[in-house]
Amino acid sequence: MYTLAEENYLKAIYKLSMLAENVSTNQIAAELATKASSVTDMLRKLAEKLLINYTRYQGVSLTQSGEKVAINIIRRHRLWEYFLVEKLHFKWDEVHDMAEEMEHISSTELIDRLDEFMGFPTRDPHGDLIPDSNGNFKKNDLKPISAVDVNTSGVISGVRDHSTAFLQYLEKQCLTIGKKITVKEIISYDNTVVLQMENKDLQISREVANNLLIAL
Amino acid sequence: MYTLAEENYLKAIYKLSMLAENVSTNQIAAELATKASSVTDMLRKLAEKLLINYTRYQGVSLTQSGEKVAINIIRRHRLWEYFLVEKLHFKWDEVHDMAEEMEHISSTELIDRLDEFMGFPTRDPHGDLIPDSNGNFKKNDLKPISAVDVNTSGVISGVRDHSTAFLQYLEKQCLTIGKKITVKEIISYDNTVVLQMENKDLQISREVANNLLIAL
DNA sequence: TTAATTTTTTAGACTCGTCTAAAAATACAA
DNA sequence: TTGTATTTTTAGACGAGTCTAAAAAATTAA
Ligand SMILES: [Mn+2]
Ligand SMILES: [Mn+2]
Ligand SMILES: [Mn+2]
Ligand SMILES: [Mn+2]
Repeated sequence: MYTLAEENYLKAIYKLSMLAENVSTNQIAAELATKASSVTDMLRKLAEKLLINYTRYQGVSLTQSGEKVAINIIRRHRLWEYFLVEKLHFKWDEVHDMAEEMEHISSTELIDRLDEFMGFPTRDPHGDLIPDSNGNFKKNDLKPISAVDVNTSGVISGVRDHSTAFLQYLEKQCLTIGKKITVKEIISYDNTVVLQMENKDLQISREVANNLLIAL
Repeated sequence: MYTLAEENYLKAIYKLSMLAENVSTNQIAAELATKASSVTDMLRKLAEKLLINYTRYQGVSLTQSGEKVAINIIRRHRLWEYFLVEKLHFKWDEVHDMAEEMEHISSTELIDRLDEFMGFPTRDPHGDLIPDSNGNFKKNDLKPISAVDVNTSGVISGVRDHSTAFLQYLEKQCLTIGKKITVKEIISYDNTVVLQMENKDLQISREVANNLLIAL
């Protein structure tokens, strides 16, 4: 239906749309590690196919049909990640790159059967919500630790950075999904956050606190 | 490692090598539904990369490293077909096209874990042998029904034609893998084969007999 | 063994997705 | 508000993979 490149652009635009209504050429170029000129070329094609709203120099947003395609790719990505962790016993920091390839397998029948085979999971190994086969999709209610007040408690439920380095760091600190934590203090000098965990206290940087999500 | 196109060419050459030592440009073009001129272009690239032995006008054969790549693709294809049938409950005539896409997922770690997850199956849903992770690969001992003598008995164990139409026909006639049959007669007029099955006799055409394999 | 036919290769062009370099539009600052 | 910096687009090129049309080589037939 859509080419590999088109799918990757739509997914990138969808992701960047979480942060701001309109997405800029440079943002997309950074996200896909390509050049702004390449992005402009692709934007014309996607606009032509009515997948994005695009006016020169004004940035882009997904149309309804573009969003539908993007959500579908995300569904596939997250279901494959779940499969890799739950069935093939990969670790949560190992699955992203494989899922980047697998998400482009086109059969919807396949992905629906996979969903059923795994018992219709609702979240992927990183805590991200998995859209259902109609593209329905609860909005995430999670907050970055950096956004909560001192003395707030919650359960670690997701991450914003999916890089191997970050996930391995979290694993090492036992900051994995399901762990209960309390924000004890925010050191004003550099915004280091002091967490109270079950059996220890732990300091994390502003950077880490920004990328680690909790359910209150 | 290799592009989609390169992998498909190597696989096609491997398949055609079963029939004859050297594979011709036109054979490859037919197999891949492309044009002879496109094939020639690709053959130069594959020869450049030492994946095939190629001299102009002489046809091609796989080098050892080309064969290794091809066998690996076949391993991936057959394991995914097994997964689709055994775990996701697709029918044997539904899985080929999906596997054509999935076979290009590159991670060997993934495919080895998938293999383990399924208990190291030795044959795919069509009776074809699945190479192990080292590319080791028993040669198929099966014979087309058209090649055995009258009064020979055997067990249906594989097919040569993987098309949906053929597989659905077999299903309908109960000519599925594991069924015991005896060749009762070959009608000389048009080489129709009369089979004795468990509870009935059945006539199949030369064409069908050619594409249906039995273990003696 | 020459001529006709078939197969294979070459020549040149096209699409897709990418790049660099330069021009145009926009945003920001003095 | 006028000039500078940044962002975005255009222009032109390239590699991968494909195509058509024509030339060259090999095969088959006369
Ligand atoms: Mn991921
Ligand atoms: Mn994920
Ligand atoms: Mn198949
Ligand atoms: Mn098969």
